[in-house]
Amino acid sequence: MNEQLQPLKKPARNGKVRTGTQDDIVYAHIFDAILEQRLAPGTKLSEEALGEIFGVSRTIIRRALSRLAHEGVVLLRPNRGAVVASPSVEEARQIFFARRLVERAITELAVQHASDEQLAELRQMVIDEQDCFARGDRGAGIRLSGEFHLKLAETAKNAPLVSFQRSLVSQTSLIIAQYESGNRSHCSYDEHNQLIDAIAARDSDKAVSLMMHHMDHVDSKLNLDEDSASRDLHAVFSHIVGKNGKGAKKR
Amino acid sequence: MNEQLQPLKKPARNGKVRTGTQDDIVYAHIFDAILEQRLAPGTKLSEEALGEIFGVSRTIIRRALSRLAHEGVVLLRPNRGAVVASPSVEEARQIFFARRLVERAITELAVQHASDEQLAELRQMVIDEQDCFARGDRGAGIRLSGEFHLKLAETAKNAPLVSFQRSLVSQTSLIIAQYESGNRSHCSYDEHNQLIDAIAARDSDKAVSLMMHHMDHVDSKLNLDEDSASRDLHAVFSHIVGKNGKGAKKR
DNA sequence: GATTATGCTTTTGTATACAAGAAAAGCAAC
DNA sequence: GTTGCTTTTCTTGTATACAAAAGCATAATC
Repeated sequence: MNEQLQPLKKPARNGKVRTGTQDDIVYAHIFDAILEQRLAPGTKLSEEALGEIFGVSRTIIRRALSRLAHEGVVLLRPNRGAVVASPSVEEARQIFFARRLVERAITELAVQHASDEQLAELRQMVIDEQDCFARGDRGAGIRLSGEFHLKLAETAKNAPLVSFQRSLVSQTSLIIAQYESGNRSHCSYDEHNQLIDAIAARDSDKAVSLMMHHMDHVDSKLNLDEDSASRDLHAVFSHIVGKNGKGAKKR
Repeated sequence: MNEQLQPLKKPARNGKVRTGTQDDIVYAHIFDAILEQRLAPGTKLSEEALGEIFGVSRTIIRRALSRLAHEGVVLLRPNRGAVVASPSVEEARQIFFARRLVERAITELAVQHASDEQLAELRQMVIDEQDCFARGDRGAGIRLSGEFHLKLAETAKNAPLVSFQRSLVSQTSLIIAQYESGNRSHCSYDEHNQLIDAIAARDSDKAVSLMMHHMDHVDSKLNLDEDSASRDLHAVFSHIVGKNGKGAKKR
């Protein structure tokens, strides 16, 4: 694990500098590393090691891990430490179900409440996102795509929904990073643009319809059906290590 | 602040003993105290004081407060400590909106997935709840009523929804404790029973309809319209302390 | 007399030391 | 050679000490 950060803080993000206190920084770095798959699912996150890397005490690391655990991208096992979460297919399904629910509500509220400035910001985010994929920075692209949905949630003016959406988006990003069939780049930014148009036109039905199709699209890009089963088994057996599995179906 | 607990642990709850580690205990006690209004909204929650009361270090208290903050029953102000949350009318509206959304989905899923054992457990919970109100233990009743909805959520077999529901229920309980017009006791347990019946009969439409009416009922018992404005002002002015407010109402 | 400046106290933020629990390694017995 | 147990080591859990920030009161000046 190289990429040692300078002893103290380094709050940069791709475009803009990210302000924040120490544990925000640590949180963000670990979060990004997970989404960009520099930290593979199942990787142990030792408090001491992370503390050394970031030049902070375990106290800070612990808080960051706790936050990450709450958002579901890290699994916190009592007395056993933290590992990068590896959502199972079933968990992924549950998350997608919840997301459809929330995205529908958010879209309807966005049509009612989104201001012109907010829509402009959203358009800018789509441009940034497009940029990332053009540059081939898949991890950042996935993250920005998630941030788009989070920003959209903010226009809905419902704090609990935003908070829930944050956790859903984080977990979705992790799932995408984990399960997406790597055949081609995202084209989601186009769908994002159409969505903004419908919201700007205050066309609720169309916006909701686009959003649902967008969800279908994201969903369909994942191998949650059969191929993933092997992944699942792998995840399961990666802990039990040396058990005998007659006829193990390695895809 | 009397009601000192014995130096170490005291994990009891009304009926059954509550198992758990130290910070679960602290969490639960503070949570209960808030719901039962032994801690009024806006009350400062000093880490050291709580640590002394519960006989644990600030580390534990801090974790418990962090959890409570995440569920929205405590407000964590950087460098200023924690206070008991006092949701504004607007926040209450947002929470109720989100709850309707989630409860509808949960009810539909419960009709599909709830097992007979789970339904039996739910019936038992309604009995316990009824008991509390019969005994005049309003705080415990509100809490049990919330736990009913949480248990119902668990039958939906969707972990993210359960987690969101937990936070929504906590906040709803706080709102009820704060805003409910105290004219009469809850009769919600009856509605809870009818709901279980509809779910047991696998009648989705009826179950959802009952749930929505139940939400309307809970909603209508609150003074979220005019009376609450004064409460709101109180909350607002409690922070600005020493500003010139002609006719400053210093209790 | 009011207002601002300044130090004093209280409370939170962070680091670290110590204790306890879990994984791992080594050893012994079968 | 394998299996079960013991000891060792490493990691997490908890408490506490210290640093920094905010609140409060006093005092000085306009």
